[in-house]
Amino acid sequence: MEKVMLGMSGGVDSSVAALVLKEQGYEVLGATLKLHPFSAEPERDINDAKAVCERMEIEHKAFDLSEQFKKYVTDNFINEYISGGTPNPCIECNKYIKFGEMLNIAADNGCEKIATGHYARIVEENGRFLLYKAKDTSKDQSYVLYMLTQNALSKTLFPLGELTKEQARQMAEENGFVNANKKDSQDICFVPDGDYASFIENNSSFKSEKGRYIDIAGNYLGEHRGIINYTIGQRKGLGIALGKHAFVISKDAKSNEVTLGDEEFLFYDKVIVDDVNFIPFDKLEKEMRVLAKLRYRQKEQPATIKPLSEKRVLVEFDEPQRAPSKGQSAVFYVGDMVIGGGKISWGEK
RNA sequence: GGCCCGGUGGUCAAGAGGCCUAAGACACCGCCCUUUCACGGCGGUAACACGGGUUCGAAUCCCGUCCGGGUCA
Repeated sequence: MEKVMLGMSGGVDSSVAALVLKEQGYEVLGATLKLHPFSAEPERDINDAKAVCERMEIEHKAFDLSEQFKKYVTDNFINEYISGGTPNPCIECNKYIKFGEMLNIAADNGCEKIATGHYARIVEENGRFLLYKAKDTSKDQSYVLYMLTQNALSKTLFPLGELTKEQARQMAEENGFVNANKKDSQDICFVPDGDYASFIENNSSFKSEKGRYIDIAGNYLGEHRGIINYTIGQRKGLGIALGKHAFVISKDAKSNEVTLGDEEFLFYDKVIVDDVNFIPFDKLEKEMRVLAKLRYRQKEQPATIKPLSEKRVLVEFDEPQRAPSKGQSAVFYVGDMVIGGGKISWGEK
């Protein structure tokens, strides 16, 4: 019987994933990763995962990856914000932790494969492993998985890829899982109170300093709370009343200035993406028509991607896109298939 | 000090005796959405500087106090 290490957060999804794997005949090892000491209810998640495993009579183990998590996720998160970008820590976590370190741990524990509760699908085709959106496109999480390598994809299972969230919840209830009605996770997992600016100050030597809000022309508008509190396109929380909606148009880490203006200034035609990873092929040889997303919840937009170098791509959108932000990820699709993606580094109007 | 303006919610700002148990915008707060940050949707809190008058009735008129700004020797 093939043995699989399933990453179990303590939430409904990964619990149901255990159920599906077991039904499919796998021997499951439930693994709860301790990633950081900042959980709101540190004991609860691991206990929930344990309870589910006990109920299904599968093995459960906890692993401490907090050192690696700090190195690959938290520190990068802090540095990106300090340098004026807008990081997506889930991307690093998937790349280095869930589909990096966990693969190693799995091997150490006699598991040929790993699994997670992500809503996405992997299909093998002519020896290549392809990543597709989940059947339930409303819950699809393929955006946060674009960085998976062939090695990772070949050893990964997404048991929920064919299920809807409704079905998953129902299965959890039918099987009496303690977490059947647990709220979906949200916010940054290591910043449960949502105050990531304080997190940055408490976990680095960086001191957030107040600075100037300016308009497009450079005129002083008011005082901001520190550049790390803002991201491109943001409207809420600016704390400044201009009589009309104001948006963060840009931010400058050097001068510590945040530029505010009308929404129209947020739209860009072209975006440069670095650290790209492609899934159906190793390298983009020539330009390609795709659908691209610049943020997790954005609807895909038609665009052409052009190779600039091995790890760098130019994305030209058919229609200008709102608020591309350095540090966020651009992900490319053809239909339901993930072509790849990378980190936004620059945009042009 | 004299004279002149002006003081409405967090900000800007309607209002010029009953239609005001005070508009709107922006901000703010909450909820929803969401494995990132955001966007977005829905809802909510909140004011007539103070004290006297006049009047059937005052945010709106009068007087005084306090506080801003201007101006004059």
